[in-house]
Amino acid sequence: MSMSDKRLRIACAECSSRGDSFFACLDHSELEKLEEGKSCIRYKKGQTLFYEGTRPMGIYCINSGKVKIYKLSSQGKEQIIHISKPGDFLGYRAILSEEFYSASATVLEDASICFIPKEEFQGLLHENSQFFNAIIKSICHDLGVMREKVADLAQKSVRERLAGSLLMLKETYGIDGDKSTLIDIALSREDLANIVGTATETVIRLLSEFKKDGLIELDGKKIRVIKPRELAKEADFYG
Amino acid sequence: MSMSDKRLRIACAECSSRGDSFFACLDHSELEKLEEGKSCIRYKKGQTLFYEGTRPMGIYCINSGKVKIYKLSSQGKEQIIHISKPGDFLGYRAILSEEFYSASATVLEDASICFIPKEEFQGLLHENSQFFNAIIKSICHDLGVMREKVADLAQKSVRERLAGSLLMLKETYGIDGDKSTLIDIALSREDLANIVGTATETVIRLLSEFKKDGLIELDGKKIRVIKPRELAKEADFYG
DNA sequence: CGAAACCTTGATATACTTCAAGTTGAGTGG
DNA sequence: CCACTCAACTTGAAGTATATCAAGGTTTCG
Repeated sequence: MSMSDKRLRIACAECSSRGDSFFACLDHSELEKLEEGKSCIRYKKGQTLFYEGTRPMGIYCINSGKVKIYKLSSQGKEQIIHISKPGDFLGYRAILSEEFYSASATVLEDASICFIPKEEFQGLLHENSQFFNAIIKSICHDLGVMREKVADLAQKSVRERLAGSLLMLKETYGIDGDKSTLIDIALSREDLANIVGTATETVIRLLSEFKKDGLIELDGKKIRVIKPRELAKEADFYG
Repeated sequence: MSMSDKRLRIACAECSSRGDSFFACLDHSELEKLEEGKSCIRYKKGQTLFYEGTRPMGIYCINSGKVKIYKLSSQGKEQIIHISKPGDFLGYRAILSEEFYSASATVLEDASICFIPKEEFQGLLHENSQFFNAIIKSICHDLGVMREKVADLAQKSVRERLAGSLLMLKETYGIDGDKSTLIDIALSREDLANIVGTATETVIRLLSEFKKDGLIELDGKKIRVIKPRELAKEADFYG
């Protein structure tokens, strides 16, 4: 597939994900101006948007698909920090702190993603304080979320963390069905282990325990949550 | 000791910690205006500035002393997120994200700390963009630091994390001496365990191993780093 | 000086990792 | 469409880092 095949024309003004994004507060002229420097590309599963330690050149805005943000250890083991979905922005942290990327980003599910050059992004920050404030607020919120994650990793068992991660995934990617909620995201057991911070085998064993106890159902790779309340108990401390 | 005994008059303009702080970029009139709403109090070791889950009323600026920022698990176990020193600001994350405090803050070493009401802080943010940018940059940097911490907790052994924490403490609180660097901060073994994310006994055992291997010296509670390079090897992966 | 908090060491328990081997599933080309 | 292949998944067995429990020693401080 040639480069031109992957190129897309996605106008922010018509983007179905814009309402959920930082761009929700942009006016018509701001949206039009964005189109100039913007480029949109279709990515296949497994493709990497950027690597930890490299210089950020702009921000990425997810139109469709899902992207994992992760750090690699010196052993090559992956720790997934976050999973981004349509409407999410990537890469602004590094631009605002004037640092290199602190994590890598790889596509989990085929995606359409727009790239906005650094200069345009910074211009918008200056011109639209509502946009700026939304970004700031989100970063400060994320910092709180990361503190929570640090405490969980230090204090909770793998079992508790897996239960917690399943509930988190259910909140974000859940599709309610009859008597159960499907976690609709293409995660391998290894990915799930890299979210929880454990070994793949451990995830598999614990999932089958949760299944045995009737908390979840396993539908191939996909997971259905049957008893979220019970799962929440598992996620807490020896509750 | 009555309240009035603890009250202090510390002018930001004369504060020895200002040069290292976000207030370094404030001009004379901005500093004068700050004095109005400001209040400065002397805190003893063990006193708590604010609790996780409560509403932030303003920001704290450390003139002298040290403060631990931590989260408590449902079991009451503490995870120390950060240790703040003179010149550091506390509490602005929660104000910017319009959330409750995500962690608690307790004094580790007797401290003089100024409180600046939320409104004055927000006023400054609007008036002085250099100040605002410094805050934003710091928060974005911290987010990167927390990601690193998450990856370390998920991927490194306790031994590696302890070595890493000792080096981090050495960087921030180290006083170079002849052939060794003293980590000059009043940390109990339990505090150190709560930084590393492990049990107190494990810290003690690992410290005595590091001592046996000549990497550190134990001077009562105080720790001296003798071989930082070797310690850095321990901090990395099975290196 | 005495009590309390902190530190240290030892013994035991276990959650989790790692290694190994077998099974299933998805994608590809003949 | 089937067979081949590689990756992903699963289960088992064994090893280990670390937590937990217990008890004695030491420092700190009112």
